[in-house]
Amino acid sequence: MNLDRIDCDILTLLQKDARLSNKELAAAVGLAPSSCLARVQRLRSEGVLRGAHAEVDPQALGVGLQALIAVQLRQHSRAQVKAFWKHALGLPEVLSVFHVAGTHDFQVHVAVRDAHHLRDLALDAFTTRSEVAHIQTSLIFEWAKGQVMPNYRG
Amino acid sequence: MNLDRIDCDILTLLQKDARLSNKELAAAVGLAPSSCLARVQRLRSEGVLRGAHAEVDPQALGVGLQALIAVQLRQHSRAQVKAFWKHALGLPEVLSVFHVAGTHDFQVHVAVRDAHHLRDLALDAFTTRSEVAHIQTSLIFEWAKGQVMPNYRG
DNA sequence: TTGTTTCACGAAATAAATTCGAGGGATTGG
DNA sequence: CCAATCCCTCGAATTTATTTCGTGAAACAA
Repeated sequence: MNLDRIDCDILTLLQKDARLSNKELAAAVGLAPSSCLARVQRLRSEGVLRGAHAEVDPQALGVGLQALIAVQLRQHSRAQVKAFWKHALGLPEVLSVFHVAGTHDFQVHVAVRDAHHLRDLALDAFTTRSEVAHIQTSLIFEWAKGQVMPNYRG
Repeated sequence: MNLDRIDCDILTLLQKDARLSNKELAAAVGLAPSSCLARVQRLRSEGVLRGAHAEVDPQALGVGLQALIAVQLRQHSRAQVKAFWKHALGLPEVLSVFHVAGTHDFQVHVAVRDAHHLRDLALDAFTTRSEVAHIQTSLIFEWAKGQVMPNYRG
C-alpha cells in the first residue's frame, strides 16, 4: 500500500476533478492510458480511492440556509452516542456529522430551506431526542472546501 | 432552471456515485443514453452540477487525526474576516472552512498527521495570526457525510 | 387547425476504456 | 557476474461507451 509520486498525482487530480477521462489523467501524470488505468484500478481495489461524488448547487435544490448545530448529550455512554449518530445521519437535512471531543459531543452540518425550517428541525429532530441535553445553532454565512486531502506520505 | 423528477434522480444518483457511466445512468432513470446525456450536459451548463470529486482514504495519506478548530476573531471587520478566510483556505491541512454566526466566527476542519502536528498547526497557523483572538480545538473521533444534498424542489 | 417548442429516440460516427502479449529495467539469489 | 524473477510499462487490438444528428411524437399557443 505504498504510494509513489504518480499515485499521489493521480489522487490529487481525481480529487480536484473526478470526471477526468483516463486518457487525460494518463497524459497529466505522464503514463500510457493502459498503465494509468492499472494504477487507478489498483488504488480502487486497495481502498485508497473510495469513489466519487458529484457536487450540486445547493440553491438549485432550494437550500437557502445552512447551519452547524453543536450538540451536547446528557450522558456519554456508547449507546447514546451511537443512537444519536445513527439518528442524525438518517436525517435528509444532514450533510455531515462530526463526533468530537470537547465541550460539545457533536457538530452537525445541516442544509435547510430557511429559518423556519431550521427551527423546526432543531425542535423536532434534536431537542426532542432523549439523549440530547443541549444544542447550539450557528448559521453558516459561507462555506468552502479545500481542494484535496493533504498527503503526508508523498 | 426547473428540475423535474428525472433531473432530480440524475442529481441524486451522481451525488452517490459520480462514476456511473452515462449508459448506466440512463438506464437507472429510464431514458435513452442520448437523452440522458443531454440532460446531464444541461445541468452542467446551468451550474446545477458543479463537478465531481474523488474520495480518498485519509489514513492512506498519513492523516491520523482530524480536528475542528473554532476560531474567534478580535474584530469582525470585513477585512479581518476575509484575511482569515483566505489564509485558512490556503493551508494544506484545511479540509473545509465554515464562516458562522455565533460565539465563534469560524469552524475549521483540519486533517493532520498526529497530535504534534495539530499543536504545531494551531500555534503556527492560527494563534499567531493577528486577527485571531482565541481558538478552541476539538478532536474528531468520527466523521461521516450524508449521501446527498437534500432537495426541496422535487 | 397550424405553427412552434420541447423532448425523447435510435443509428451512425467518434472516442474512450479495457484487455493482453511483450519488453525493459531493477532487484534478488546463486 | 549471470540468470531468474518481478514489477511496471507500453502499444495494438478489441470491446464498450460517448456524442452527434436527423426524425418524430407530444404539449402548447395563437
